[in-house]
Amino acid sequence: MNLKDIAKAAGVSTATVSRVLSGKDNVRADTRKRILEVVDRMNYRPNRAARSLRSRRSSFIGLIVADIQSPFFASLSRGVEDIAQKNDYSVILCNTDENPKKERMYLDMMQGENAAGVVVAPTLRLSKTITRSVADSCATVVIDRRVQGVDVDMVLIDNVTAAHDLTAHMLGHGYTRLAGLFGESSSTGLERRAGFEQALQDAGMPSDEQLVLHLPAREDAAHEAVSRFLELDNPPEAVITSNGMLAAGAFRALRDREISVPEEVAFATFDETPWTAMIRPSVTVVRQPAYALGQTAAEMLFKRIADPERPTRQVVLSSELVIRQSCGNHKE
Amino acid sequence: MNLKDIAKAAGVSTATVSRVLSGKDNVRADTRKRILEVVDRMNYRPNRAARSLRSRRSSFIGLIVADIQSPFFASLSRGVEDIAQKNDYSVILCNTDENPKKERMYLDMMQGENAAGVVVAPTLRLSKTITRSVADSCATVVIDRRVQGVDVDMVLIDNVTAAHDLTAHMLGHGYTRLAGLFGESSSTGLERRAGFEQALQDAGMPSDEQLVLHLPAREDAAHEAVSRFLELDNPPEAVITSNGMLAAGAFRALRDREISVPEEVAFATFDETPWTAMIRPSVTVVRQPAYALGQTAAEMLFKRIADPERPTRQVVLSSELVIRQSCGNHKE
DNA sequence: GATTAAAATGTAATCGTTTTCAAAAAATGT
DNA sequence: ACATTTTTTGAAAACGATTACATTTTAATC
Repeated sequence: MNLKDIAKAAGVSTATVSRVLSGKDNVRADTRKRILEVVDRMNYRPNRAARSLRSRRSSFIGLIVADIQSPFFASLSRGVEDIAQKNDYSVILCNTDENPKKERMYLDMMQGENAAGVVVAPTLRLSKTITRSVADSCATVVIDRRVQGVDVDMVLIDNVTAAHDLTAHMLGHGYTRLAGLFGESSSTGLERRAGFEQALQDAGMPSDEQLVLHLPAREDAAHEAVSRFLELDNPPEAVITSNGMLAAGAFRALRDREISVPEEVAFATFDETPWTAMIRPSVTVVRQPAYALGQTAAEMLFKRIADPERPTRQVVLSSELVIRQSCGNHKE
Repeated sequence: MNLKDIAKAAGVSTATVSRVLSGKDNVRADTRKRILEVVDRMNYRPNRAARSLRSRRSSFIGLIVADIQSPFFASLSRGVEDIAQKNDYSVILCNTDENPKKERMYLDMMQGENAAGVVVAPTLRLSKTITRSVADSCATVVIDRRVQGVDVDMVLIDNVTAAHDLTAHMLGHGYTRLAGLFGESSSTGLERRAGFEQALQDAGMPSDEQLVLHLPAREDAAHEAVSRFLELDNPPEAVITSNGMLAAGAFRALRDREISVPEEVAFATFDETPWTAMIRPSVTVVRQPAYALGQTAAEMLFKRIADPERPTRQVVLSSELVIRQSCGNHKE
């Protein structure tokens, strides 16, 4: 069943039916009603492929993230999906596993398959060239992670400040020897590190190169790193991690050695995950507005789709420092 | 740039280029090579909309789950996505929030937009009629949850047995008064309840109606229910929950009242989540093969797409009882 | 009521592929 | 070398919507 059938049944031309169905132009109220009745009665659904072929715009957007299994990206993706659904778009989910090749492949695919737009949390290695090329051929919003030197819509949190505040809070508790574990494949890792260093510097505290590491976002990497820290002659008094994966590994390492937190080693991390509030001691975190990040990105994307010429903008959402037990403040 | 351009550049007809690009028919090796060179040189990518319009098959599949934020569905979806990617398909992610209306809307959409297939974890309310109609018009695999009386591919775990074994394990520790919290909107909740009851019956144990509830899969629902249990004159000696959401609420309720687990009340649940192994006491769980479930479903889907006539089958994957501290066994 | 402007509708071309059918070329058999 | 089969290619018709343009209908104005 197609447009023609509907047109025939309603006694009008395909053009009119099309106009009604895509909510365009002016159609007389009674013909519109008549057509809608027929459409409803025959339970007709337009063929998206045909529609997208002729109109040169599709009704899906791509969402490219490292791994949907990370709670952060899961919430973010819900934000994107909910807004997309409101706008009658579908979202295609792509997991890159931080692998630039996969990322590039997916980006190519979105371009090739005429996605209406892409929301992407890029790896560090994503070059401006490819970003430019993608952004030129389909609406693009960069989310969570920054991409340098390209004029493109972005929605981010202020990682430097958040890391600075978290670190300063730690220092406020009197810890002086801080270890920091940061992601290696994202701009967020870099920025959080910068905030960390900045806070130490502000406090006139030296940073020990040995205790500051950039790691792949995997539990085992953090577990191993913290285990090694604990074997040092002068182990750190506090550990900060830059994302939920590293946090899990780090926390396990502390527990495996039966280190009491925060008494022997204090702990805090970026990312609220299901266990940070559940565990004892509860873990101080920088809670990121993951869902809102996704919503905002999707909203911006649809604005850009509607008007490709609008000036690009960068939106920075604020994150929240949630102080719990693991950094020494027992108020909860 | 389109097929015609490529054809012209290669000095052949569009038909031949099409044949090469869709890997069909016989094309002489040297013309194929020549065409591929041109395609590569001009960096051409076929238009999927046109392709899908003409050939009446698309290159995406739908994945319909309750909520991607649940770790179970997140893993499952990774399984689906990884297999889809291997087969050059994209996956469209749909969250129903257990809302039958949304579910139906998405199912309709997949049908209407000519998805090549759908993997769906249906709500209880999903009728056979709609399932039948969807399965007739696009390849369908039902996952995790059963849908009654319809001849369709399914991949499941044996919920009855798993719940039976978990419950029996509890009983083996000497607890006699067991509470059970089950999901209300899925067949899994029903089946797990059945296994629970069965185990009690096998042990000649009465089941207290008051302690067996079907709840929406939300933390607060379980929190409230367990809080009420604890106010009873004869509170349960053990609590079992049917999914990760309920588990979180139940566990919090126990902790809020400073109930010691497992001494005062033992605890166990379906679903391995990030905190079950992290927390102390660690939580005994039925670990479901979520990723494998997704993989298997996707593989079955592609087989069905390839051959719509093949007999339907039901695959049951086994789950694993992971015994930890929360049910009284301190071996870990 | 005639004239004109505006709104509603229709006709037919078009989007970029795949696919059918027929023709040409190559391979095979005698 | 010719007839026959098989393989490779091309021309042109789909697929099902949108849309530019032409036409008809309605409304507005005098």
